[in-house]
Amino acid sequence: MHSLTEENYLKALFNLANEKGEVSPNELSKRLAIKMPTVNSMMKKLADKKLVHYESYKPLRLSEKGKKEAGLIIRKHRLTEMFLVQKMDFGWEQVHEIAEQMEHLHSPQFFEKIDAMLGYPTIDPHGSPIPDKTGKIDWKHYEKLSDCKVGETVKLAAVIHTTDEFLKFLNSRELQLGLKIKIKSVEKFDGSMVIAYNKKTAESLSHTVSERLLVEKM
Amino acid sequence: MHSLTEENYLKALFNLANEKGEVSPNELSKRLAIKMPTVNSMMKKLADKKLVHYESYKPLRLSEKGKKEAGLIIRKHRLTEMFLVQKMDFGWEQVHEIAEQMEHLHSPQFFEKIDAMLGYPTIDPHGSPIPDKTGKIDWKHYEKLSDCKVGETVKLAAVIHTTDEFLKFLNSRELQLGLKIKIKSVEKFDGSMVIAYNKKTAESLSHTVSERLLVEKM
DNA sequence: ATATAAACTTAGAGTCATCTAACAAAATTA
DNA sequence: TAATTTTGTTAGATGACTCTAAGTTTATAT
Repeated sequence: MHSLTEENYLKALFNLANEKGEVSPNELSKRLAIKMPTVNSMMKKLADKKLVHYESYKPLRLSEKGKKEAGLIIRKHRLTEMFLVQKMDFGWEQVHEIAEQMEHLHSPQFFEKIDAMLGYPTIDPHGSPIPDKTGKIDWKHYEKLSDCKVGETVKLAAVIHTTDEFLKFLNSRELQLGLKIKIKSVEKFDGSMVIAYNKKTAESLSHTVSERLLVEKM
Repeated sequence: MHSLTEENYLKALFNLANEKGEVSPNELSKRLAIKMPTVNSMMKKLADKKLVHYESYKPLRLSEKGKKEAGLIIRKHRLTEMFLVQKMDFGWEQVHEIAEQMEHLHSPQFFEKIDAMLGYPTIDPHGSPIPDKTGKIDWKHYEKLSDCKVGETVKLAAVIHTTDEFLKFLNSRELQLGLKIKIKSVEKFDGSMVIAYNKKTAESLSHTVSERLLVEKM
């Protein structure tokens, strides 16, 4: 069994790899707010445990075993988030903190029960895929809204880099998953977009926002 | 904020004090399965934090602050147990392990939500009182079934020293909280009892069992 | 291509929670 | 009450995880 600390390293490695491809010790250090030498020695420890492939001055890579462990932790995190939103009536901006703690619970029965109560969901409240029981993720390749063209109609499928502020901003604009969005225009200068949805006919979104919204073409 | 380790010491002190009155380092050591010198130094640390009154060769006592902290942890434990039984359909023998982990979650909102969903319960699934938001317990003084006399009719109110085996045994005899029990006879020799409840007219209980069942007179 | 900056590693130290070994006090028993 | 056992304390070591300081390698910029 892995310590809470090790679990956090694995999860951070997994998430960084999915966001950026390769993971450097430096990025991992920043993500975890832990100094580089500490990260370094932990990488050697995880390498001893065959969870990480480590070579000096090379990017870090999770082993298959490491990916599975990390995937299972993220599975617990995302199942928990879904449970909190669907069964306990929390807002999608409230659940991350709690799930961050609950993902470390060791109780297969608990998470199986949650999974069943939710009807075996495949995405969490932010649209992120929930890894299966083997830790594998089904990577639907959504597009960024910022990559879509004027005139297209798309469905909001997921939200990435979800901070509390960002989610509250989305709430304030009534931007929810499943929403049908039409792209009215794109400003060349700064990449901002004007879109229509619900009863709104001309809402403006900055590029910073539109590249964090993942959509499905309709 | 206290470490997980400190929380476990506080909880153990609180429970032992309620079970036996005074708490010796030796008992605490056994309860936590941690060697005496370790317990000893932790007591000094908790004393520095004003959570425990510590004097060499004297029994250990929680300070008011320590009692409150401990009560709040036990509150989280018991609320969680109730939630697992009532809202997630776990058996009363399954919930201890999970609650043991969830009691360390730091999320007031989470436990307030649970509390509300349960309708602000005052007892957990085993009949133990749930401390209030200030950590205080309302000590109803139930009687042990083993202290009752032949002919009395009582209501099963709580179960103490609840191990997995014991709870499964109670399940197998259909002994549930709220049950009306009539005492038919008591065997002087070993203190065993014959009782009637539900459709059973002559079930025998050993003293070991009857002193772990708390009842209310009717 | 060399100098500088950034990233990475190594070495050594500190804290927390644990242990064992040895000693001291209190309780028990003869 | 004296001897023995049990309980409690002190001292010192260990492992996990963190840090800072200093040195090394790779990347960047002149």
